[in-house]
Amino acid sequence: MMMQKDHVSMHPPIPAAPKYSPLHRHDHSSEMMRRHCMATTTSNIFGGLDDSLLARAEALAAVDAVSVAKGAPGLNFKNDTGYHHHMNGSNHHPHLSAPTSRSIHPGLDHGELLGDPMSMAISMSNPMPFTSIGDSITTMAQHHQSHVSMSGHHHHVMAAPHSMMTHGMTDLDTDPRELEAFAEHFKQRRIKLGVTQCDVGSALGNLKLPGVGSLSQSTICRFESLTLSHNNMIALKPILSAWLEEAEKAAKSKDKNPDIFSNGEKKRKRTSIAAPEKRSLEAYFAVQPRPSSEKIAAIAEKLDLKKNVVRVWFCNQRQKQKRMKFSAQGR
DNA sequence: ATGCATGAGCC
DNA sequence: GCTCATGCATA
Repeated sequence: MMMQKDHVSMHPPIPAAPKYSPLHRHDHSSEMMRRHCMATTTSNIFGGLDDSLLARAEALAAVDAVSVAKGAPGLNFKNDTGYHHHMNGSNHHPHLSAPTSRSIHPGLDHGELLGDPMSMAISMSNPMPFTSIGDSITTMAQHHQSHVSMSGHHHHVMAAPHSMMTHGMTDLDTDPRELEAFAEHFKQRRIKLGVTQCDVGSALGNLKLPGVGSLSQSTICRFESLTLSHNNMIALKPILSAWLEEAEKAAKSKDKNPDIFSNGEKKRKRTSIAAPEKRSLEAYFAVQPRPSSEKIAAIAEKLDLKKNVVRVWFCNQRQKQKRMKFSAQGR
């Protein structure tokens, strides 16, 4: 039954791609160097990739790899144990994606996203101990074309490069400590305002900020929990900060609560890698975070997973390592 | 809250 | 094919 996706099985459901300007994605060259290979035995192990060696790597999973690869912050990082099925083959529908969950904001203004008026009362005061944003966001978005999207497709908010320092943003804005403080503040205010992460994501599209579109609940959640890359955090901060200002403002004057959610679409299935396989992957990752295509293929076969699933797993694992909470930048 | 995935841009 | 931002689906 054909193992679908060979990298691109799903085509963009929406034709009109927002596309963002050719802005530099910040030089990650140094970051890449930052991560050294801890595998001296790598070549040996993966050179032959024979059973004994693989077994050895897998054995390591029980100890080393696990601690290396796991990540969730103060949260529980359940390894999907007990969720063993591999639905690798027949999932994924060429479906569509977005017009659904995001369609909750036809043309609403602020206020509409704010939950109950009661909780809003307590939201008045906002000392705003965090560095300015109102203008820095504009500057950033316009001068650096830091695009955050449009709905429907991929929206990337690029972290403003160095030049941002000359536009009102100080190095304080990029300070992990400051980001953490803001993230926490943001979350607290959001909750007090009775707004969900999903609401915030949708609301961003109504802010009419140049190049700023909606974001998903996932992203808002990750921002609040600092599980985004440092650069991503920096890029989103001014945007979310701007939203928060609007929300606080709106909370004082209006109060509405229309909730028009309607849906009916095809759902795609999510591949789930069983715990045993995951352990092996973690073991491999510990010795070689960037296996070659050949290695990936070998590992995939060994674990009876589709090659692409393994490749993506490694990609995601690498990204995971770079997230704020896990990279020394956190504090 | 987080795992697996897509897609743009880059090499 | 990778990185990076981001999202859908699901635990």
